Amino acid sequence: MAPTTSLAAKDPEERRRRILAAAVEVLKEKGFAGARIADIAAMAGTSPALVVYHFTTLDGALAEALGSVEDDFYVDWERALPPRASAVERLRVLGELGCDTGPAVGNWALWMEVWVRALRDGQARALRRALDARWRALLREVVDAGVADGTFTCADPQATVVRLAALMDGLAVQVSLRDPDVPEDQMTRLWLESAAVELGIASRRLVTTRRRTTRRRTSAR
Amino acid sequence: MAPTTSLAAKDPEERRRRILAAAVEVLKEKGFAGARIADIAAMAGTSPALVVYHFTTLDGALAEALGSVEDDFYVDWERALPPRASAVERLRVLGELGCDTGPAVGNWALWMEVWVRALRDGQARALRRALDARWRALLREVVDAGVADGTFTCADPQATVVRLAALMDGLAVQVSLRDPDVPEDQMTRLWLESAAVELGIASRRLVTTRRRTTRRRTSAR
DNA sequence: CCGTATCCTGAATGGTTGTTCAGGATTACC
DNA sequence: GGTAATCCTGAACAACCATTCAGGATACGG
Repeated sequence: MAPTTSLAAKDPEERRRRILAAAVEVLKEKGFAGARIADIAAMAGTSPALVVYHFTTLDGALAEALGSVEDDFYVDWERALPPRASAVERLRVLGELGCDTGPAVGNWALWMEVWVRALRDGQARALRRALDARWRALLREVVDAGVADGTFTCADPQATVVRLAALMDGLAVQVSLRDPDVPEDQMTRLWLESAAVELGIASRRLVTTRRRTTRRRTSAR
Repeated sequence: MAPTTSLAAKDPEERRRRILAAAVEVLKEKGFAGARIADIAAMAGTSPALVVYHFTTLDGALAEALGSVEDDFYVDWERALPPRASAVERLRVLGELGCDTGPAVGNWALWMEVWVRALRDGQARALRRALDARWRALLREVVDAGVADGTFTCADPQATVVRLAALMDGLAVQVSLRDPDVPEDQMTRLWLESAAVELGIASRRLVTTRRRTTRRRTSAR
């Protein structure tokens, strides 16, 4: 719970951004239920009143924090997906991108929080809808490309995409909850194997056995 | 000769059970974050103080409520699974049992609440672990039986079971959140199709097209 | 410089809610 | 039928926290 930086930012804009980042951090650490104005202020190194000054309300701050997370996701996807690679390669990247559970109480945990909040809150539901739709569209694109050039075989792409997306959600739950049957480093393999079966290719073509040296991404999914 | 049940509502035991049931109901309606002692008392038709009298604390009441839900799950599984049916038939039953999302804000929503709580709370984590382990054991049993008698083909039963269980979790999220891409009545089909692929049988043997008129079960998963 | 708008803060304020408490009602047991 | 244990309740109590407020500091245009 250390403040992100002790250096005082004179620029109001910068200050606001820091509070927003602090809100995201608090959300990941304590969840919606446990997030307090005081926590955000402490994390950002300012007073609770300033949080309210900039966001008028706690819910407002949390909502905007979620929005910023959404943007980060998009940027991440954009950056990670090589546009001209083969369908197999892009599928592998999608798997690795989505299966990254992030550091400590990570991004997937935040995602789960959003699900539960979405049960009752319309805005959270909308956010999830948007991000999920975009994720599935990405997956669909890759599947269609692979089917078009003959590397994939898939009778019902719509169903396949839905299943693969849902499987990733489900696996993420197990990993986030430290399920001994689903160790973090197996998640990618499990998902890619399913993808291989769904798309009628040898899983050997997707699952690399090489030990991972990849840098951890800042955001998953 | 006054029967012990003559004063049902007055019987302390019965009263306690009602409060417990009310706690479960409130949990489903409002979630962990929104559950108040006053809500439980109102739902049970008593005073808040009585809730505390019986359970000493709100968290205690909610914890015991979860325990009772766990018991109900087990009873439900026991009742639904025909012990002497074929592996295919039992697999179908498992699919239908797990994919039942229950009425309104249903049982899967409660399950999702438990996941999020389990991120920080040890008891919730233990509960999930226990229920999940038992569910997977059930699935594993059926898979092994099918493999033994030659109806299923499965290279890695462990991985298959993990994937099928995770897929069910993931699909349940979509359905609980009313995702337009995953209508409730398609969940069972999607899951059974995946099971068919995983186990190397024709999905036609699992997925029945007959419209279901079956009575809704009281608990899913 | 000076005045004004913006930015920021510590100290109230007020509402919500878990929990305690003192005692009334009911039951169990002799 | 009387007494002690159990069950139950309304009315405080106290903690916690979002939000308000009055005013201090700071930037900024003129």
